[in-house]
Amino acid sequence: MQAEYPMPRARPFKVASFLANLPLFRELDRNEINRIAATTLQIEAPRGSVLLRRGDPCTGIHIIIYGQVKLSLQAAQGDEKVMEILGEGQSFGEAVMFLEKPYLVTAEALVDTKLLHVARDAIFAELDHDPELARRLIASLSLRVHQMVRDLESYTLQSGTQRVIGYLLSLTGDTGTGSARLELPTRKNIISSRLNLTHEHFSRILHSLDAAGLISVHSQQISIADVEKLRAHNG
Amino acid sequence: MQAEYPMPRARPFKVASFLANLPLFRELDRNEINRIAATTLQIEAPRGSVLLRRGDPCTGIHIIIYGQVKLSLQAAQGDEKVMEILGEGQSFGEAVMFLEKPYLVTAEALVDTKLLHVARDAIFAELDHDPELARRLIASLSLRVHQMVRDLESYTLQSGTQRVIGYLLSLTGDTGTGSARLELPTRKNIISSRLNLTHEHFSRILHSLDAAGLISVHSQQISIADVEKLRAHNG
DNA sequence: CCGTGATATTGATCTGCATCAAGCCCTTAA
DNA sequence: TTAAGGGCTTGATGCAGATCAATATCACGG
Repeated sequence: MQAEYPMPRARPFKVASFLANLPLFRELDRNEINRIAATTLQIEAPRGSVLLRRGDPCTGIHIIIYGQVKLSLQAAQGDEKVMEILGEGQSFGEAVMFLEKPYLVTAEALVDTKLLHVARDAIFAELDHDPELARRLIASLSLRVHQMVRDLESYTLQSGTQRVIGYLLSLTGDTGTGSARLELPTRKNIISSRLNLTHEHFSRILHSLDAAGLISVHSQQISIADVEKLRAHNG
Repeated sequence: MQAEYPMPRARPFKVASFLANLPLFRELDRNEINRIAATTLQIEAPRGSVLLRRGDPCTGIHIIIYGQVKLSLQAAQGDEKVMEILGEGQSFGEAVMFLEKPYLVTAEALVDTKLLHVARDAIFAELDHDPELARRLIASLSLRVHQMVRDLESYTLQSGTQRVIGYLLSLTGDTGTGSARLELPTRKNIISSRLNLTHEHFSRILHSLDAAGLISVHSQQISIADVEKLRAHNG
């Protein structure tokens, strides 16, 4: 079924300036931004609410103003596979919007979240006469393809431990040597599903890396003693 | 204007008309097609030759005129994971071309193959003043994202047997009931890797489906007794 | 016609990860 | 303060699919 949107509290000025700072819309001129902003809805999604489900038609793209959203695939008996954990400034729904196909994923707010919904029609209208917007869309879709290839690679030819290490390193920004400190973006069972592991297995991996002296775990806080050594670790 | 081509057997008229019939370029006018065709290279790739490797820079997109190309990810000790098996009229490289990043995949001709290489610059140039081309590119990237989500879904929440069944059904075009007959597009060990299975396991699955009376296998030829029953089969 | 090397099948065994089952440790709310 | 429930850890056991190994089968050049 469709998510029910609360009444949008119209604040066009804020919407327009938020949109104007997104990578997707950054190069648009004032008029274009205003036209797009005019059709934009603000959505309040309390923690745990479902924004959309597999099978729903796509009416536009969603952009997170603040909060956190989980995109997941639903399996037979209630269990799920988390595809992506999205945060502030990130968007979803671009690909399905252009295909006129229903969503494959379910989107759920992991914490109280506020989003914008930019209507399909508004984007299609601007697309006709703005090659820059087209390029931005192409770039964003290309990036998504690229990231999915990398994900696929890690699922198919890395072990669970390697995926966890890769994920921890990606949270540090993947740069640098020496030590690092990071915080898991959400509950461990969400992250384990994102990494295609059971939460039990994820827990064991974290503890074995801890036992090996490579990291130390305190609830959501993880510190990496030696980034290089962790990156080199196999098994 | 369409005089110099590196390949001795260049036949520009054919290139232009081939391009004009691809989904990506179908709506372009004569001049656009000719400008693009002018920068296009024809490539002969004998069976087994590698077109590009992970790490190579991307200079444009490749389109298969005839033949078959395998896109794969390379693992540590020589083993690989086949991502895609492409045939006539299909293309690859769009996403990386827009990202200015090196390829993640390796492309190898599975049989003697002929391709076109359309230069980056030619596409970028047309993009600026042709919103229709932009839309086509967006649609093609969106489709790729969509397909990758479906693949990811099958890898993460289906069993090997279910993946094989899904693959066989997809080869029939997924339509209809009753019986069907199909031919595997290439060697079984390539297909098994595409389905994320060892060739041993793939062989066993095929034979267990055969033993269950759902299909019969003769080398590359497979016939499905009852499409409905196969689709319903689990385990 | 045979030999050599890819491709396939089949069997035996192994293992990474899942599943099932407690118990623990935090919250949040009464 | 306690109770209750969600998240996390830890242990015991199970299984889908990988790995290793031994033939078969086929394609092709000489």
